[in-house]
Amino acid sequence: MQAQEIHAAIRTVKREIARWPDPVVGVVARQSGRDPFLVLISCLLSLRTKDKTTAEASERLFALAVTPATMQTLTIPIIERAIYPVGFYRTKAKQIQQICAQLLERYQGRVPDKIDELLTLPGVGRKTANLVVTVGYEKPGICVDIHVHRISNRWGYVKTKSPDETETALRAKLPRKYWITFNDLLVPYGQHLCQPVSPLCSQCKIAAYCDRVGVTKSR
DNA sequence: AAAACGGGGGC
DNA sequence: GCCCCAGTTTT
Repeated sequence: MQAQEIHAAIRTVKREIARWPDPVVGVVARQSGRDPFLVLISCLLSLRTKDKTTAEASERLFALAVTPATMQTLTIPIIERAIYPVGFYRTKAKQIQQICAQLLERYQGRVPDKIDELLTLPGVGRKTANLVVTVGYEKPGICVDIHVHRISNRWGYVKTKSPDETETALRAKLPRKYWITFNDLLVPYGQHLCQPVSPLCSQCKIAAYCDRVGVTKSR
């Protein structure tokens, strides 16, 4: 994909994803008025976990508590039962308690809006931190998850080996006006059409610009 | 049986 | 850089 073709590609993806349901974090953000705390927790739950599983777990957990102060009072077994069976549910239950405690202790129960501060919280890496900044606070950031990494490379827009490298490359190349929403666009596209294995290239309206890097079989 | 799931942390 | 975390669904 040529640099100038990114505009048409993004426009097309934006139109196409309207056919599919929002990813969980987007739903949580919309329903809560972009509550950064709920964005943070639902993002944590989503790591290595299918969207549908994350949605059910978030619903159960948020029925019990929606603020750091109240969520901190939940016991580990209660949290584990609520979020099961998301990936690494035991680790995440502990991290949720620790996150709540640290938010109350260090930030008066508020979620930081700076990447560096978010990265000090347990279980929060670059993907989660950038998602909180972009979705929760609508501030400039590039959230690179496995979908953004895979599709950016498949298009040939960047040539990188890891999500962290992809973030660096996109910060240098992707026009700033797309930073905040790039992840929101590519995640549903990756979930429903541009999947890891046998993507639906015959239905893809940007196949003309796509280099199909790493695509061996498609449908 | 293996890959995939919107990674992160400890070493 | 390598390995671990963890259970469910899809191929």
